[in-house]
Parts: sequence; C-alpha cells; structure tokens
Amino acid sequence: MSHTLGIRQAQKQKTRQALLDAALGLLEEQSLSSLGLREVTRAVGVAPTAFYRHFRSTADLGVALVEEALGSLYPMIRTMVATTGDSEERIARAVALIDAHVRAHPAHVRFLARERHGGVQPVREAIRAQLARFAEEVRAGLAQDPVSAGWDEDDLLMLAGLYVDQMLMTASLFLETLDAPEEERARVGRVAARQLRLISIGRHHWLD
Amino acid sequence: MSHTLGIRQAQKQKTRQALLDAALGLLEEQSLSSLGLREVTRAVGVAPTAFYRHFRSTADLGVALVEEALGSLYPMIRTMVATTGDSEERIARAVALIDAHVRAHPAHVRFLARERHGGVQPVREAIRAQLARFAEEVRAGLAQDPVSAGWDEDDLLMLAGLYVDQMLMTASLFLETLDAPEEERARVGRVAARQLRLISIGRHHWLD
DNA sequence: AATTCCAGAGAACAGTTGTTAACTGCATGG
DNA sequence: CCATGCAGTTAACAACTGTTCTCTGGAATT
Repeated sequence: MSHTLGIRQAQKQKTRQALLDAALGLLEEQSLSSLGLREVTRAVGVAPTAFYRHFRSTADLGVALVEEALGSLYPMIRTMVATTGDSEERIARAVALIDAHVRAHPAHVRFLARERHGGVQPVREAIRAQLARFAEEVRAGLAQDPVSAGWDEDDLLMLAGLYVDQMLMTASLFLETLDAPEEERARVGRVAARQLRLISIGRHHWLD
Repeated sequence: MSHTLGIRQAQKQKTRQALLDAALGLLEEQSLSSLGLREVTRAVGVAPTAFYRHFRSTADLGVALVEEALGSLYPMIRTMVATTGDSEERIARAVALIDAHVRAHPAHVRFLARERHGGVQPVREAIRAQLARFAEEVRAGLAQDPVSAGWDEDDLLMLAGLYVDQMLMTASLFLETLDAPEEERARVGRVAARQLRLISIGRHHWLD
C-alpha cells in the first residue's frame, strides 16, 4: 500500500510540512486572516514564491491546517466513544483525554477554536463540515449505548453536537491555562466534569 | 445627571461612533487582528491620523467594541433571567430572544463569537471578563429559582457558565443562517431548544 | 475680544504586502 | 546519457501599512 516516495516528492512534502508548522506557530498570536504568505516563508527560510508551489493562498493553507488539526483530534474522539465503564468513569476519562490532547497539540486546538468562528469563510466551512462528521461518529457511539434505547435519531445527533461543542469549549479553557498554576488547571477540569455530569443526568431522564 | 455636551465633544463622539460602526462592518469578513487602522478611517472618510484621537491602536478599538457588543447583549440576558413561567415556556422565550437579538445586532454577535477565541489577547481578556459577569448574573437569577434549593454555589456558577456558552453557540448558529431559508433557521431553533431542555432536565435531577 | 485648546488634515517616512516573470539546478523517466 | 519536469530562487512591481511631525480652523475658555 505505502509507496516509498522519490527524494524529490519527499523534499516537497518536507517543505510543505515546514510551512504548515511555521504557520501554526505564527497563529499563536494572530488570526489566519492576518497571516501573510511572506511571513510564513520567512519563518521557514524559503523564498516567498516557493509558497505557491504548495498553496494557492493563505486561505488554502488554512484548509490544509484544518485537516491536520482535526486529524490529530479524530483518534481522541474515537477513543472517547469507545471507552467503556459507568458514567462517572467515562466522564473522568474524557476530561483526562482532552487535557492530554491539549498538552500534546496546543497549536491544533488553538487553531480550531480560533478559526471555527474566524474571518476566513472556506476555513470556517471546512471546520464545520469536519465537526459534523465527528458529531455523527459520536451519535453512532451513543446509539450503541443501552441508555439510548427509544431515542429519536435527531435527538441523538442533538446530544452528540452538545458533546462536541462542550469538548471544544473545555479544550479551549485548558489551552488558556497551559502556563497557569496546576491548581487553576485542575479547577477547569473539575468544572468541565460537572458540566458533563449534568448533561449525562439529563440524558438519563430524557424519556421521562 | 446628564449634561448636554458641547458641539465639540458631540462631534468627537459622532466620529468615534462612526469608526466603531465602520470597524464592525469591515469585521464581517475578517478578524480583528487583520483590521488596519487606515482601512477603518478610509471607510469613514476621515484622515488616518484622526484615528489616534480616539484609539491608541486597533486592539484598543477592539476593547471598545467589546463594550459595545456586550452592552447590547446585557439587556437580553436580564430579560432572560427575569422571565417567569414553566421550563418549556422559558426555553421557548430564550430561543426567541436569541433569535431576535441576532437579527437586531448581527455584527455584535459576530464580533463576540469571532474574537472570543481570536488573535488579540486584550480583546479576548475583555470578552472573558464580561462573560464572567454575565454568568454571575445568571447564577444570581438561578439562585432565586426554587429548583436551585440545596445547590452548591459553585454548581450554580457551573450551570450558569453552561447556559452562557450555550447561548453564544446558538447565537452564532443563528448568525450563519441569517440569509438561509427560514426552514433552516427554524431547525436551528428547534435543536437549540432541545439542548436547553436536556440541560434543564439535568438540572432538575442534579441532587438525586 | 483675545487666547488657548484640540479634532482632524496633509505630507512624508521606511517598511511591508501579494503577485508576476524569467531563471537555475537537480531528480526523474525514456 | 540525455531531455524533460518541477521545487525553489532572484528581481522587480505597485499598492499598502502604522507612525511622526507640522499645520489649520473653529469651539471653548477667560
């Protein structure tokens, strides 16, 4: 399946990845709509015109970053959905997973939170579409759960959307406490767990 | 209390407001971090240097916009908190209020959703601080409700935060359907109502 | 009526931006 | 081994940016 790339294609992909990484770094303190193409190439140490060999524009780069950022998020969602145990265990696991993901890929989380409502339409749309796929995945997972017996398909998707949004909000809060005292970070985790617990309780009594 | 401004101060405030309005308009298709000072003054029809008579920088303008945008949101929150009736009535009222607010002040909602996680730190901080005030207001309202008898103060604030976040998410979704068919907009409203219902159910069984 | 104040104008600055065209050198396929 | 392809370079372009300094006209103060 996997074909060894020629040294030419390999070098190209390496440069492309360097551009993506540099962009993510620069986006720590600005938004995509203010990210300049020259700025990115300068950070990589490559000529401005080289940018065009990989991307049509910075918006195009943004769409590529969506794939990268959500690509790293996808396995986490799968893990969360696949996790077994009672409600309380699953909640604790979920919060811990979010925490770990933010530590592992802070720039990815920042990018998603920032550009989800950001100023570049194609990027917003790409994020929306991918998050909808995630919600669908979560819905499928919820459908397996005996608690969901008798649930409407629409209601399951509604709940899945709530979970996805909540996950992103929590991730963003963890991000803001990345270089705050551990105590603050723990507080954020506790609040997030209780919010998930409240949603879980609502879920159990939905059909009353 | 109210002092009639001299024509000088009046003219100054008029220009300032024109700058704020122009900025909100320009931010429809970009983020604050890419908004140029010249761009804003050009839209108003005033010399670039006039900008400095009102704001130190575009970040400063952003903070002023936070006050404007949240100032228009505040009355809505008060109304929502003050609304009486059973759960179902209050939810319907809340969704209708959000809908009406998005129609009345789309640019304000866009600005908040966009810059809450945006690339300008002082603006993010200003929004965070004001939303915390809103959550406190909601918490105080919830505390009055008999349903909240026996609730922890922390848990009430946790719930208030959930409501505030949910309100902003819903407002942002309504915003995206501003020029979509009415059917789509109604669908968004129904999903938002069901999410609020689920949270409400969780609230009623929290102390079980 | 004379003086001070100050919102806004005008011009100029050094530096930045995206995009074009024509190039170079090296990996690749025939 | 030679011809083609193509990632990355160099140079130049007009347009734009934030910021400074100087100036002006009319409102505010005395």
